[in-house]
Amino acid sequence: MREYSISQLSKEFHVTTRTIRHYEERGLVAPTRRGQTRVYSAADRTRLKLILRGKRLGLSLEDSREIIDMYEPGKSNIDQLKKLITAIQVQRLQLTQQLDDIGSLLKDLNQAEADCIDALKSNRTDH
Amino acid sequence: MREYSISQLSKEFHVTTRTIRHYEERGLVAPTRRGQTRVYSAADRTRLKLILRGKRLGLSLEDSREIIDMYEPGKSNIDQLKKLITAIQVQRLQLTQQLDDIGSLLKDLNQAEADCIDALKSNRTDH
DNA sequence: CCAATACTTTACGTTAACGTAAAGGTCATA
DNA sequence: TATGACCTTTACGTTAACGTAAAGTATTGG
Repeated sequence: MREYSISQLSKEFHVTTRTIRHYEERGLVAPTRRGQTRVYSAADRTRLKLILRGKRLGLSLEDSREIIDMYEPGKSNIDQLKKLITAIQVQRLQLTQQLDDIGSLLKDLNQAEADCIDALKSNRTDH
Repeated sequence: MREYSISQLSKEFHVTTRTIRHYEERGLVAPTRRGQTRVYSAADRTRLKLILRGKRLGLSLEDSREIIDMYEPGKSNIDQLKKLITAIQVQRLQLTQQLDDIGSLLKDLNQAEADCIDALKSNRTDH
């Protein structure tokens, strides 16, 4: 079982140590300690990865925390599970919406790029 | 050419009028005026749509402003165009990254949901 | 005519997600 | 032994994206 220091992870994920500590303050990770020093497990590292992926998708830290907590076992209360399934479905709706959005944007970008290139070409022959 | 009031648009897009005015403060839309009152054109409405799509994708207003400005004609300076093409490519990279992220997350969600349903089932038969 | 409704501007408040600075502990190595 | 290279906590600062409240204007139906 590998271990990581805070600066190792900060380098790997291109975030500051402050950012990682901030995630801990908000309850998204809870590394163990060796004395005072934080020691991150592979699981902690995975959580970080998930948080950052969430960020790229525009999720708040709170959203990410909830999603990540889904994967934690032991909380298998029935109501909890049902709530969870609903949350998952909501999340999935949002994501498919995002997929649509990305599709549209990519199309727009392609068009814009083509227009740019055209403009450059005619500009070159004109002059 | 249709026209829209601020409250019409705010209802259509489910945002407050304050939000729309905020976009104007930040230079993302510039409706004409009838007296003091804002009058939005179809083009203004489209810009709003683009802004909100950008928001869903986690873009800042500044990012959205830049992207939207890409589609404005007349700014066809060569350096500008080249800068634009680069910007478009950067944006495209980010989007494909997001696509990957969404794929992963959807997979995770499917798994989590399946796990939940399993848990519910065994919980029902166990007991 | 007046009360409701929709519009305006001005301006201070709020929240999330960190940034940044200060002050200090611990360990290796030159 | 002292100088980096790490680590720590505490705490105030900053930016984006609005929220919210106050105070005023304009139109319109009862």
